[in-house]
Amino acid sequence: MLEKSWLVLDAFRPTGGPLRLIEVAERCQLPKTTAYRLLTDLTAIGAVERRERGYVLGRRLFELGSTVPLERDLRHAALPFMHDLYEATRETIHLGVRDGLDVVYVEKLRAHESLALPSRVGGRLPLNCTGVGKALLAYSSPDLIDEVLARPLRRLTAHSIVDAKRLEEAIGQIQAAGLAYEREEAQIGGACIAAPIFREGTVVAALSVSVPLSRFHPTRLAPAVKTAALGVSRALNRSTLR
Amino acid sequence: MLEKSWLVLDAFRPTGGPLRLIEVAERCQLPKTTAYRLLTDLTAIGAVERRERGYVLGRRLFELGSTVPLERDLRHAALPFMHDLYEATRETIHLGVRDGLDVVYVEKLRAHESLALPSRVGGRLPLNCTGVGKALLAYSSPDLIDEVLARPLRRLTAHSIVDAKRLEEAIGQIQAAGLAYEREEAQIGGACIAAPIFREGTVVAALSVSVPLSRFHPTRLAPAVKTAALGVSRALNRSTLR
DNA sequence: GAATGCGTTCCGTGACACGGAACCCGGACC
DNA sequence: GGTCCGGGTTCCGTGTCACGGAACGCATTC
Repeated sequence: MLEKSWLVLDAFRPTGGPLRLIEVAERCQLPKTTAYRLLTDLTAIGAVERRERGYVLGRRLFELGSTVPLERDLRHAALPFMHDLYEATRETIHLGVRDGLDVVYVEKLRAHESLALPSRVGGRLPLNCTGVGKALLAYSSPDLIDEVLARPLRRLTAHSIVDAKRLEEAIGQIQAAGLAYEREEAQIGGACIAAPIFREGTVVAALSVSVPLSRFHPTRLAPAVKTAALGVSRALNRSTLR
Repeated sequence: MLEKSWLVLDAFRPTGGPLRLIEVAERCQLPKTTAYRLLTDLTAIGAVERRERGYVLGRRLFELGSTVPLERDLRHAALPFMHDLYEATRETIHLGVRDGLDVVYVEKLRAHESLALPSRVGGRLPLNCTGVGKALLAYSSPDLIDEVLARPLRRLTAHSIVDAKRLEEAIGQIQAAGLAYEREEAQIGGACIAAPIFREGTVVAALSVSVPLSRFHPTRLAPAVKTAALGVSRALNRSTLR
C-alpha cells in the first residue's frame, strides 16, 4: 500500500504534470481500480491534485520536499555565493549533490538567454556527463570511483566520456586542477566549469557555471568558480550543518 | 496506512528533522510500534533517512517536491526577474503563493547580510503578517478577504496587524497603491515592500523585497518591485502555464 | 544491580487493501 | 436514434498484511 502509493507518485516523473488515470495505471503496472483508489487517497492527502484533464503532483509534496534538511541547509549556505557568481558571469549556475551514481541538482540559476540544458532542480544526471558530476566524482572515495569506472557509463551526447580509461584520466586532471571542465558532454554547444564544495574534508556538493561554447573563456571563469565554491565551503563549515 | 504515513512525514515539519522514534510517535499520537514500522517502511522507500541520532526527511521527497508543476513553472518564470530585483537592491527577495489562509514561500533569494527572517522556501506564514501575504490578500476574492477578517488574526511580532478594522484599512491602501508595505510586522527590525503577480486577471503570487529597517527607502524600492512583478505577470501570461 | 528510556522483534487478530466485474457517461461513428 | 468504445467510477467478497500489545535488548543513570 505505502509502497504502491510511492510508485504512483514516481509515475509523475519527470514532469510532475498532468497524467490521466489510465496513464498512471499502466506506468505503474497496476489495475486501474487500484490506481484510481490510490490517486483518490493521495488527492485527499494533498500529495496530488486534480485538474480538468488528469492529475498533477500536489503542493503538499512541494512543501515537504522543501524542508528536507540536507538540501535546504546547503542551498541556504550556497545561494548568496551563487548569486555573486551569476552576477560576475551572467551565466547559468548549478548546485548539485551526489546520490548513488547520479548528480541531483539542488539549485539552478538560469541565465536569461541560456541554452536548454538537460538539468532541472530535483533532476538527476549521470556523474560522468556533467561538470558538477565530475567534480563530485573526482573527490569521492576511491571505492565509489572504482564502482563508477567498473560499470558501463551512460552518455548524454556524443562527447560524453564513456570510456573508463579516459574518465580516470579526467579525474586525475580534476584532482590536480581543483576544477572540472566539461565541453559538450552534457549538451551540444555547451561547456561548463565546476568546483567541489567540502564540509569537514569531504565533498558534499559542487557548483558550476555553464556557458554556450562561444562564450567559454576558462581563464576568466575558473577563478570565479573557485572562489565561489570556496566561499560556500567556508560558510558550511562555519555553520552547524548536520 | 497511507494516511498515517503522511502523518509521520508531517511530524517532521517545520524543520525536516532529525527526530527520534519516540518524538515521531508522540507527535503523531501513534503507538511506537506503528511509528517504528512506518518509519522503517518510509526509509526503505527513501522518503526518510536514518541518521546517527534519529530520522530526517529523505532526498526522494526533495526530488519529488521539485517537480510539482505549479510551483516549478512559477519559479521558472519569476527567477530572472527576481535576480534583476536582487541586483538592483541587493536585498532579500521573496516569491510566495497563497494556500488557504497562509502564504507559502516558493522561492527566496537571500542577501549576504540579511536579518534572520521567519520565512523559508516551502514554509507558511499567516497572510496578514507579511508583505507577500498582504499583497496576495488584497487582490484575492472578497469572500476570502471576509473569511480572513472574520477569523482571529495570528501575529508574528508586536507590530503584526491583528485588528480586523486595521487590516481592512491596510487592504484598501494596498489596492490603491498596487503595493503592500510592511514594517516590523513579520520580524522586528525588518521592513518589506511587496507587489502582486497576476495571471489572466487573478493573483497567483506575489514578490517582495525585505530590508533592515535602517535601509528602508520606499521611494527607491517601490518602482523596482513594481516593475519586477509586472515582468513576471507578463512572462506568465505569455507562457502556457497550466 | 535496579531502574529508566529508547529501539526492536514477535505474533494473533481483524480491518481494510485488493482487484475483478459491472456500471456509467460522453463522444464518435453509422 | 442505436451502437460501440474508452475512460472513469462504484461494488463487494476474499485474503492479506497492517495493527499494536507484550516482551525483550541494550545502553545510561542513579
